[in-house]
Order: sequence, then C-alpha cells, then structure tokens
Amino acid sequence: MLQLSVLKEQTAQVLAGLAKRNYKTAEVDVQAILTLDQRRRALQTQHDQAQSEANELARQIGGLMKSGDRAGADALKIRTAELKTQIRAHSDELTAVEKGQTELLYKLPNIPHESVPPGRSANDNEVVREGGSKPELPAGSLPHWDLIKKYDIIDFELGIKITGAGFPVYKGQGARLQRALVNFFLDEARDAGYTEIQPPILVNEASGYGTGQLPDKEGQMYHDAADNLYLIPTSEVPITNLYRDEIIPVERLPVRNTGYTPCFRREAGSWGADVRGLNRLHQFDKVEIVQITQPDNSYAAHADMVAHVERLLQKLELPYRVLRLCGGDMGFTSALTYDLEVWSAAQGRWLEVSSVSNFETFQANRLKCRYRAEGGKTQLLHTLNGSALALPRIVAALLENNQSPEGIRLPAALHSYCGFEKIG
RNA sequence: AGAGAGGUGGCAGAGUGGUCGAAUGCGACGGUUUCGAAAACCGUUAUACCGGCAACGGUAUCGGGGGUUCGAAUCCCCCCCUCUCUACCA
Repeated sequence: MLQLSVLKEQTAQVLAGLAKRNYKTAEVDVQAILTLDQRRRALQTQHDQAQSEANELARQIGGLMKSGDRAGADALKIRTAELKTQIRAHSDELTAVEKGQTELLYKLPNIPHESVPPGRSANDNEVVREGGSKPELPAGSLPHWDLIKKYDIIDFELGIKITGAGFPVYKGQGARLQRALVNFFLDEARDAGYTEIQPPILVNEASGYGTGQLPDKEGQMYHDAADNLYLIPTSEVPITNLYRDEIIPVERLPVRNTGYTPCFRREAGSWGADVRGLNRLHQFDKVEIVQITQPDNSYAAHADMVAHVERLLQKLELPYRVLRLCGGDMGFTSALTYDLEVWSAAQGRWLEVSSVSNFETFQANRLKCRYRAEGGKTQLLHTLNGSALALPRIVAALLENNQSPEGIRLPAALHSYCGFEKIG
C-alpha cells in the first residue's frame, strides 16, 4: 500500500509512476483519495474536540457527584447527551471515510523505480545481461517431461492419483536431486550471510494482507476454511511477516533471512501449451532470500541479491539471462524487479527461475514494519525478496541441457550434495 | 476435544467504576559523581491519528469487537489467544 504522505506530497510523481504501469484511472483515484483525506481530517478534528469536551464534563460530573450535588450533575448531563450523539455521528462517518480511502489505496500498485523501462508486456522487458552458453543438443534429444519418464525420476501420474494434476511425485535420483538442490541453495545463502529460517507453511489472514496476497489474489492461494488459514504461495509470506508490527532496532538491520519451504499455487485457469511437465506446478520447492533494509540501502541490497542468484546459476553451469521488468509486467507490489531466466535447451525457451524485487515501503506500510530513524522518529523500512532458487524449472533445464546417451551429467557443485554425478 | 485459570507499557507485576497512559520493580537512555567504571542519586523512557512552522495541545489504545454508564483497564456479551489438568497424538 502506498503511503498517504507520498500521495499528498509527491502527487505528480505518483501519477507519472502509475502511468508507467499503464494504470488507467490514476487521476480519478488519486484525487478521490485526497478528497477523502481532507474530509477525514476535518472529521477527526471535530470528533476529537467533541470528545475532549465530553471528557471534561465527565470529570466535572464526577466531582459534583462526589460532593453530593446531584442536581448540578444532572444539568451537565444534558450537554453530555448532545455530545454523545455528535461523537457517534462523527465517528460513524469517519469509519466510512477511512474504509473508502483504504479501499482505494489498496487498488493502487507500487510506483516503479526510475530505472524501470516503460512497456506493456513481457516483450518489453529489458535484457540486462546474459551468462553461460547454450548447449548444442545431440539429435534425438528429449524435453524434460520425456526424460523424467526415461529415467523414472518424476512421476506425474502417481501425483494425479494421490492428489491431482500439478503435484508431481519425485522418485529415486529425482527425489535426491531435490534434496541436494535445497541443501545447496541454503548453504550458499548461509555463506552469503543469510540466517536460515524454517517457517510455518500455513499463514493466517493478517499475514496474507501484510505481504499483499490479500485481498487481491485470494483465489491464487489454497485456503483451509475450517481454520481460515492459507497455504503459502512463497516463503516470502511467513518470513517477511515475522516483522509485521515491529520496530526493528537499527543494530539488527539489515535483516537477511533465507528459508526453504514448499510453495502452493492454485494458478486457476492458467493451464495450456506452455505449462507441460515441470514448467508450472501447484506444489513446488523453493529457497527464498529476504532482506529488510533502511531506505537508503535497499537498492544496493537488491543488486546484491541479484548477484547472489547469478552466482548460483553460474555454479549450476546453466545459461541464463537477467531481465529488468517493464512497468507493465512488474508485480503489483514491486518497485523494481529483475527476473532471472535459464535456457531450457530442448524446449528452446527461457524459463523464469527467480524474481528479485524491491518493494520499498509498499509492503512495510501494510506490515507496519519500521525502525527508529535519527532523531527518534519511526520510519518505514524497505522489504526485498528473491527466489534463490525455485527448483522445478532448474531441474527441467539441468535435465534437458545436460542430456547425453550416457545419461544426464550434473554440475560439479551438486556432486557432493547428490552423492552421484549423473542420472541414469 | 472437555474442565479450570488468565491475557495490563521492552520485561516483571499492581490496579474491580471517576483526574489511570496506568503504581512499583527491572531493563534501557541522559545527567551528577569518578582518572575511568561499578554503586548511589536525579531525570527521561509507548504507538497512532488530528491541530500547529514549532514549542506544544487534543484524541485513541490495558488481547480484538460490541454493549451498559455522565464516566470503563475495572461491569455485561461475542470472538481470539496463552497456561494448567484430562483426553488424544508425531
């Protein structure tokens, strides 16, 4: 959620930012919020004044009652009754105005960072750099959904039987590779200074609102109605919500956390040609890195996180590229997002394996995640997160890119983690 | 899941209708003292919103919501959570 103060003080920049996102009703929405804000403040003032008078009268009545002057007390109660209905009316309208204002504020996406290119879709994203080199596949090479059958390492049919489509069963070397990747990613993150967290994978409603999954993306999460809990779509949700309603001592900043969790996404209605095999799943594994920093440091932290993810891809010997997302393709809550994609040789396409975002104060505002700035004033922090990394598409690329008649060669970095050097 | 107890400031812990944002203790911060430190003493010690250039003033907040009352941390109702015992269980 954008800060009201920013909307008021930097209206022009906000409008320009919303335009970069192709947000249609920016002028109208922003104006409506500012109008409601004037009304809100007027009401607040009136309400507080009436309340103040009522409090004073209550004190006087108390004194009169004590001295036995019942008639005097009753006389004051006439005014008190008046004030009471007045206060009620003010506070009712105040509640309504605040609700309207918050609803409008919830609709507004984050303002893009100045480096974000304009654009409407994924086609307008900017390729920042590429790394590694694409392999030449021998004739008869297979896409990963055939390779997993050939080596019997991932079974979709079994998953369908026991759960449903999009819930694969990893077997044998396939299962061990999952475990190896998780450990590899966690160790790398720890070596980079991140603290490992193992959070709950069900979260309550307040957490969903805190990181922005609610109210807009309700349908994308699995919901346990009996207890009103949500299965997390990413460990960003619990790990960032750890700091909800906190004023973090400066000496504990920046917060740098990592965590492995399974992630659950309903992705309703998004099945099609591009989602075969491991490309898109309802349940998958991911290691996440999260940082919470002071405002001045967040873009340096963001660059650090991108560099960390790049290092992982280099160690995995996968060809990759780094994209700066355009205004039209960025997530609702993000101010700057770099996507990292790996080349999936048999499919002949790039697959997104990480998304590293700086949310600036957008999440922190909802989370009420603050620190005490110089001079003692509380100030919102910046939150950031990135995948480091999501497993399924990494596995798809490893399988496809490294296939040969002798089996699937694994990068050296994984040998000790797997306990084997090739699949098959 | 059943029975009971309870949720108060950074922590501990008073407070059962009136000036209580809340005693007291601890911790933290500033000062006096000291060569320095400890101890001692003095002072400060929440968050949010409204008004104000500011100093400052006002309002709200004692798990959450509603109610009674001129007035609620205190009384009533609903919900959430924690603890103890029992049941169950990795």
